[in-house]
Amino acid sequence: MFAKVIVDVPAKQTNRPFDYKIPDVLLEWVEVGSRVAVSFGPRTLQGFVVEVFEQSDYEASKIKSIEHVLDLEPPLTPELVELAHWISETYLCHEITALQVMIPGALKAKYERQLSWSPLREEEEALLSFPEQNQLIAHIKNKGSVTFEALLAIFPEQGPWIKQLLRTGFLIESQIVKDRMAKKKVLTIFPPTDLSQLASQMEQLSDKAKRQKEILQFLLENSQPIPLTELMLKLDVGASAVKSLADKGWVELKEIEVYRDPYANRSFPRTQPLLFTEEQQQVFNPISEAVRASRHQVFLLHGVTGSGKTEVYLQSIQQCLDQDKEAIVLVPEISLTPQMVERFKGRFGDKVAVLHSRLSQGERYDEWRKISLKQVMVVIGARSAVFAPFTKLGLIIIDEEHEASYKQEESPKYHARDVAIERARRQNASVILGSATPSLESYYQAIGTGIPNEDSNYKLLTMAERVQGRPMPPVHIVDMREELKEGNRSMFSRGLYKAIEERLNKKEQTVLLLNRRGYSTFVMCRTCGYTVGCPHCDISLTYHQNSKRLRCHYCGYTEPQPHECPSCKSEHIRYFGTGTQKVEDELSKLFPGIRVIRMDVDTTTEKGSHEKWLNLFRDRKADVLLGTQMVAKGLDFPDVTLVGVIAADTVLNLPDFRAGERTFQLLTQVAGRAGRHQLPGEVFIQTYTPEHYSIQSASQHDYHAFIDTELDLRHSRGYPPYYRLILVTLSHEQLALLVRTAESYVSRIKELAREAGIIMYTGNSNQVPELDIMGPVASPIPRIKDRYRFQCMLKYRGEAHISNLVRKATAFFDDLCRQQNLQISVDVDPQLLQ
DNA sequence: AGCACGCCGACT
DNA sequence: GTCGGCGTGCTC
Repeated sequence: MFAKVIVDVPAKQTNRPFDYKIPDVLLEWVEVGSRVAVSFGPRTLQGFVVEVFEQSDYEASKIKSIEHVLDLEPPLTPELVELAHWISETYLCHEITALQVMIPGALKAKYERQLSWSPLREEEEALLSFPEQNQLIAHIKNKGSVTFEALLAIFPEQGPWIKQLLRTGFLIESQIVKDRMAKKKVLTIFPPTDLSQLASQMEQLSDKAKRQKEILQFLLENSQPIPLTELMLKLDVGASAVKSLADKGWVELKEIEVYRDPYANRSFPRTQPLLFTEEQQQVFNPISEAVRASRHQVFLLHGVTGSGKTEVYLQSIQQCLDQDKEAIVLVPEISLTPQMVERFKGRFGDKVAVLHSRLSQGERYDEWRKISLKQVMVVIGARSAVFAPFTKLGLIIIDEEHEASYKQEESPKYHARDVAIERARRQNASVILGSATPSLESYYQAIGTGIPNEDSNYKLLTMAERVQGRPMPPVHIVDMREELKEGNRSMFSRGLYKAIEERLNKKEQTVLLLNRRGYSTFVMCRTCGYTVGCPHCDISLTYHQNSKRLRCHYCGYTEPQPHECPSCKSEHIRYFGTGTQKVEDELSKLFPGIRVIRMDVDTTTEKGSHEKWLNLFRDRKADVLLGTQMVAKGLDFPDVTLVGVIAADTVLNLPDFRAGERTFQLLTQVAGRAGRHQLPGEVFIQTYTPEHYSIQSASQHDYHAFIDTELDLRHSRGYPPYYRLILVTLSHEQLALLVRTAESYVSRIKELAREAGIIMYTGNSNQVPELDIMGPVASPIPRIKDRYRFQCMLKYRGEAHISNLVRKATAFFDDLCRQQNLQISVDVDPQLLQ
């Protein structure tokens, strides 16, 4: 038998399966989805088996054998292996990259090169008469095998000599593939199976052995195995007492594998299904019907904030479990809050695994293993949880489906929503896309006029009422130009100021949103107009108050705060633009004694800090929660009655055709945080463009008004959902070479399109164009980390043969990439246009 | 990605 | 005459 293996080399030339023989001893172990170690050229690599077959066409003498299998159970299912292939074709990435993203980081290969003394040339050893190297040889012989790095650490001078020994064959090099992570083991005490022995043994103990008696007594009463540390803590005994019992052979001391359970010390009160409202029942019925019939269907659940989508999810999952099928719930990373986890753990108990980026590598691996070993039926997690290795998938739920964070920005640049739909289609599973502000792509599909693609069938479900009929909070749009005219130069309008003051008096809480971290967004000299930029990126530096330094948000470069203009030496250097740090400062100046919690990337990097801040806020330890968009999502605090958006235009002014959509979504989401419980809420949106349709429709909670305008705009400008996009970004250190290459890249694509007979946009043609190529132009951020960036955008209708053009064109420049260190990055269905 | 093989400049 | 530069091609 043979296996086709995708090896762990993400390169164009190795992006295909290689044939290996399956040795007889491994026949039962090698399956599609197995992770194996194979010899590839001069080294040993990890690879994934994508096919098992009888006869290989490859020259028999050249076929090597699989060295070993790395897991007891294949980490991937055949279905996931196929899905990886689909991802590599759809998003134009190497197949190995798609396979790797499906397994937890703990299983990523770590390669170790081991050196050992060759037994083959023993008799020739006498010829080696270099006394100064005897120590080194003795060390290797003594250890058996050592890594090259470890050897160099002890004998730093002898690198060339080691090489010499390798070349002459006295040393042999072997490469081993290791996992990054070991399973966690805990020393555990096992009482004997026959407990009656313990009683008699207790008699034998001398009175001095009080501790040992206590332990035996405890084991008699609780006949379960117990971790050593736990026992020591419970009985306040030392390890020595246990040790002597083990030495006598009365109890057994063994290391057993345990799961790192991040929720170990928490209990989740079990909840029962709530009674549905009429609306909830109405949307639930078709979902339930599809799940029971194992029919693939995509439900777009458009429900206003607070309409009770989560309860619909929970009962749909229950429906799924009743059919003995599994369910995946995807939520955006930042709304994967303890509150969210609590609701799912509360309903389904230990049938739930949780995957999010704040878990340690080990914890994540253990949660993943619970899925793999079928110990759970439900997974809730961020983007990559879409790859949970389930085999009886019945339902995938994507909450806040419009969120841009479902798009992975590194290769493979997949969109979890689209992967979920594809996976569900192959498995006859259903999908629920839930949102208060559905993406235009999904909405367009759901109203039945979408780009015809495969046979996915969407159904629109609507929930327009908040549960218990709570009204949507009134939204005040504040025109900041008027404030300025009236002489208010502060960052708070008079309305918002008064509203905050009122909340402080009434002891209610406020959420403030500003989509910019740092203190000031740019630093400019008032004398000469010089702006301080990053020396490695074409972007202005942001001032950070606590470190008193300027920082680049793209490459992390920092420099000390300037006191004079670096260009003209004037002292009139000023800080412009407002970031969250500055708002925090300003709040404490305006409202002495105010308690503010600031949440942005700078305050939430530490593990568990996100949770910590939210708990503090929930426990009323602060009056104001101030943050970037992470405060807009999914929070539900009863005492929040005021929401303020400091500057609604920050997103609106981004050079992105989705700016209007993002603004509408952000404003609607954050407005939904106010007045979710008994107390009525109120929202202030500060803006310099109050007339903008995104802001207007958000303030009226009117999704349809927004989407009608936006769809028209997208149609006239040729953007999604009417056209699909592929963004190609080329980068290089030298601008001139980059410009030339980018231009020749675009010509190459045009040439390929002509050859394929694809109708291109020409401006005066009366044929409907299938493809339009824009650019090359400099990227919105023209330089990052000392590399210049140019991009071109392909807009197209219909199907994916366009991605073939890109594949071919990119392959054409492959040599240049290798020789000149040119980088070409392809983003299919991009969410960010930088 | 690595690594070897292979063809042209500055050195014992 | 060699040592070594990195261009080209291969890895089952």
